Amino acid sequence: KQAATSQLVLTERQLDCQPLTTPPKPKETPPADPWTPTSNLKMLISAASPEIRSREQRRQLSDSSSEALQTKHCLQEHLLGDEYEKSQPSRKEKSLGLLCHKFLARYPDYPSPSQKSYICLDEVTEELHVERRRIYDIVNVLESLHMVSRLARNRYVWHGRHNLPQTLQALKKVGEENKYIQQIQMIKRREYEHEFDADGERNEEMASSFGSSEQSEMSFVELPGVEFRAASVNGRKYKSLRVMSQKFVMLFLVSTPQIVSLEVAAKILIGEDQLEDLDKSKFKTKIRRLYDIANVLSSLKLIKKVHVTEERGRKPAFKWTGPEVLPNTQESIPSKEQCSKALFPSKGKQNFTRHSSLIKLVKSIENDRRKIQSAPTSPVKITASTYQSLPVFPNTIAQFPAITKHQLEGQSKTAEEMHVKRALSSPEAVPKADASQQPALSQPLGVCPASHSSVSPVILPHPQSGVSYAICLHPSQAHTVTTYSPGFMLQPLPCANVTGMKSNNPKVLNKITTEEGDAQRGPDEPTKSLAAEERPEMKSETSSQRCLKRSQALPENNLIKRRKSDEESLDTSLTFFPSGYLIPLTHCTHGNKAECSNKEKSGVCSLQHTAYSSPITGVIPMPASELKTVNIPAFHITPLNIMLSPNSIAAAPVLSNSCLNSSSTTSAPNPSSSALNFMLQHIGLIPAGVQVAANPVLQHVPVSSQSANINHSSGSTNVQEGKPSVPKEPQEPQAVTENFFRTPGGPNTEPSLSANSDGAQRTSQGTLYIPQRKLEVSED
DNA sequence: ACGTCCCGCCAGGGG
DNA sequence: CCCCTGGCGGGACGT
Repeated sequence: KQAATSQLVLTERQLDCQPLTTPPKPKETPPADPWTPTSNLKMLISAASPEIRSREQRRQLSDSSSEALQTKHCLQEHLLGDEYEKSQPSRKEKSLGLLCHKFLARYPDYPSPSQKSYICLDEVTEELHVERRRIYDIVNVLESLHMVSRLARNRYVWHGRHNLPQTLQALKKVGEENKYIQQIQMIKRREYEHEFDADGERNEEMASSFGSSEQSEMSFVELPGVEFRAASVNGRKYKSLRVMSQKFVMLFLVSTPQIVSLEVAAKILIGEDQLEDLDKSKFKTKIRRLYDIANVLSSLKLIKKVHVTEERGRKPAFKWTGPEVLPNTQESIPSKEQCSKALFPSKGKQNFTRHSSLIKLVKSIENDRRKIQSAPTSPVKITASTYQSLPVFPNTIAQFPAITKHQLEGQSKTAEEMHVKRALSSPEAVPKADASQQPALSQPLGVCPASHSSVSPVILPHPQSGVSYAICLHPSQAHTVTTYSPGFMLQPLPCANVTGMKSNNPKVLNKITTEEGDAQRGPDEPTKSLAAEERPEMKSETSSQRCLKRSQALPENNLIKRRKSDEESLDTSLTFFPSGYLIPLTHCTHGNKAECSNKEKSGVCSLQHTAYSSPITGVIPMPASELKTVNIPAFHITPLNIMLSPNSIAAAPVLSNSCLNSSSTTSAPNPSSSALNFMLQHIGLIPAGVQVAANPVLQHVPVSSQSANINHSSGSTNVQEGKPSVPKEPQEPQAVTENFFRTPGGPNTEPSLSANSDGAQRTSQGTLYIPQRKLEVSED
């Protein structure tokens, strides 16, 4: 064991030494030494563990601990004499997880909004004694959770866990929309089959696998005030880890026993990116990344490692130990007082809204609308499944206007912009009555015409949580290269024109829709839930409504000027959205001191609401550089519960004028709204049957889902917590059947008829029989 | 032998 | 052009 002594320092970074090999660890730790660096480290760490440390102390503690560590090392060295300093004890001490702990220890879980803490990579790497590369790993996943956001090179802002609830909620939502549950089922089924023999029919599986996988991705879920900064930087490819991280988390949030095996996760993630088959190496790499992610998630205590034992053997897996994500309800939303920083702060310079192209857009849209009015636009129910079944996404659908980069760039903003804004957000524009009478979720919904760009953002309200977000599509996986046209949302095409649409049997679609659970019911169904849900919604939304009104009453100018104070770093406003992002809008950010701390009435809130009502909200500026072709990952944009209120529509710049006058009535959607509906549905942005109407009430009753107890399962999946002794979570049965077939909506949804309880399960494709298997999950 | 995953090369791209 | 970012995967370490 001690052998290595000879090599050392020199060996360390010798180029001639096989560069491709991991440097052997200089082990010099005296085996017999009672005191081991490891143990010491562990103690320190445990001391600094999140559970124990309190916010304030945290910082100091960590510092002290790290220092102590240093000291120890020095000490050790001295004691050991001229031993090599790199006594770096075993690999474990260098683990990402540990490093992450140290990293996290430096910042409070819930930093006070007033004082932002910034993260300087250089400092961190230095203080933590790590290679920069490692920090990126950590930061990237933290970013995916919106716990940090990048400001600039070497610079990040620490948000702590404030955003976690919203993030998780959004992720869960997206996860549901992505039908991860089905995908998981599919994968498992595939495995099962695979068991029988060599990969016989595997291929067909893939193909038939309701397109579940592939094609969806590269979308990142974002929260409004949080990260735009990075957007410019991360315009594209360099998103992998972050996106992976989010998806990984989604898997947990969506699956019923919240346990996800690495294998499955890897497959899903791979599948999504490319339906390439199980490329061995690719799979391996994916797994590796997953470990990285898992390590930091573990450090965050969001998951913990467990083992799933199946027939096949033990498979590494992770169990969600983070907060339960409530399907909806207002709780998750930060207190009303905490108004988010304005989405579109002062720095309006590159404000997309200002762009003259917008105006053009509006005009053209109106024209189009006119043209379309006569066209048959009755909403056709289209669900994600529909799309998934479609081999190719119809080009026709998405045609956005091309706003050339050139256009985006230089232009005079100002008067024009102001006009637009006013027009869009002024009280007149939005019927007051509506605003006040439909307090519930009126999230702004804006469809951003994205030109040829790679990003086709769409801002969507999150029905349940009130968290709305936008989706930016990423071009990378576009099969069909499509182009957006300004009329995208507003100009529905006749059904006939839509490729493949007719081929689908409406009934089937409906059926599927129902099964989807969650948001996909027909319009008629939600009724009952409404009552239950309405109240809470109202409550939660009230303040915002107020603010909204207020803001509407206020001159826009103020909004824009106000917090110029926050450094530019706050200039989240117009930063470009990265491609492939999902951006929740409702979310309230903290961090802006002045903002609306506790005084709702101060009117400060109005600022925030600007975001809601501001025309800009719906528009996402695109970096010229990203202007490319747009692809619409149909699968990815699965149905979302989208409720639009007239206000919302009004808020969307693009939709503005044309929609304003018409959309006030809930009952009968006018041409424009129907058109909008059509488009949304068609694209899969909203579930079939859901109408983008003024009535925000179409919500589903939030049901607190206690995942655990679902023993009803049939199988013999066995989940074993490693620590057998103490069943920490009483509600969690030791043995839980892996519920492969849960309906997405979970408790939230009426169980589909055949979905639970027996072996016969339906997938969106039809009925599938999925054999049950025994699983055993054990903690490490 | 296998699960875990550190290490660091190196491409890309921002400044 | 430099250097920050971060994809990527060999192969070391742990068990």
